[in-house]
Amino acid sequence: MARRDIEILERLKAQGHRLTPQRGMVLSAIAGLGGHVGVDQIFQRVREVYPYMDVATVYRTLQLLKRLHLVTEIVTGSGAQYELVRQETDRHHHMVCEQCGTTFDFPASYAESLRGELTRAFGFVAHLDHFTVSGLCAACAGKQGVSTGG
Amino acid sequence: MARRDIEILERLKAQGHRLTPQRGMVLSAIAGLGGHVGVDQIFQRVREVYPYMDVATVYRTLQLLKRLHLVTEIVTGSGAQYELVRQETDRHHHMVCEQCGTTFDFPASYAESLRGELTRAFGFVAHLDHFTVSGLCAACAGKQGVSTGG
DNA sequence: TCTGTTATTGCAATCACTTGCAGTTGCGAG
DNA sequence: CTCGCAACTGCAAGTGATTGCAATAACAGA
Repeated sequence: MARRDIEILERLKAQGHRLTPQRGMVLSAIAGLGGHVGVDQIFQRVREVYPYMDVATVYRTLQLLKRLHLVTEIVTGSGAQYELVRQETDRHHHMVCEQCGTTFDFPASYAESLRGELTRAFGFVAHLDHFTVSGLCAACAGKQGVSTGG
Repeated sequence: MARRDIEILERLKAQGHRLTPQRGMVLSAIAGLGGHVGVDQIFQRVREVYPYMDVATVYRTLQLLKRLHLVTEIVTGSGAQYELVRQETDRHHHMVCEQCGTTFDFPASYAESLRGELTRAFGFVAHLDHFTVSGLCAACAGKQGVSTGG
């Protein structure tokens, strides 16, 4: 967590957006909580230091950061989660377990061939930074006696 | 549309659920509208023939049908769309264009290798019937002069 | 056909998220 | 340092989806 939130703040400013305390607090909340966090976690965390914070501002900030590709939104089916973008070399996607709700990462490389094929066959340019696969994690699949069929 | 909605109703009953007129109307609305339909389209359509219909019932019915894998939910980013499940031989996934919002199908075979690799490497059993890739369709990508990078 | 059980419905309240607006404030120009 | 403008915030109202609950109705069994 080497002040990645500060770095992103600078980038915000560089792109012509205002550097408000609220935005800083949202970013440091995500950084402090350690990624894969929900809106309410962020909101509560910020409220601890700034009680006037409004949920609307959290939502608007996250929308902005998402649009600028400074945070990644992970759609889990039951409310979205957010994380700060990582290094280009650390590109990854997400697997969300339908049973326990846990989010796991997997390297982007796994999805590159799919991406290529969709472009080749259909001309569709997939944006795989908002890419989430749902299913059962190893632990939950084990409990249910599920194999690879489904 | 060879009475696929009726067939699904039978399956509902076979699984121990009640065969109510409301459920029948939701299914025939989807069938009649021709797949890839939103909640409100279904709701309005059913209201034409049964004015007492409540949105809550539409949502609950869709949730049930989704859970039983009798309808497929396509998460488009701006409200979900629904379609009746197709034949096993016709399995497919969805590409949603971020620009124009159109939903396209692609054969499930394209995603099979990804599925296999996730299971092999992480033990994660992906459920790829709820699988949607967002990006730009050929037409919109062309307009924007986008190539395959992104 | 009638009856009892319990899933399901319709309504209203609630939750989650978004939007309109007026006041505030970051920040660049002077 | 001060000024002015537009971006941004907080509030409150609005929209879309979900949930609790009492009344209703599907359907198995008699």
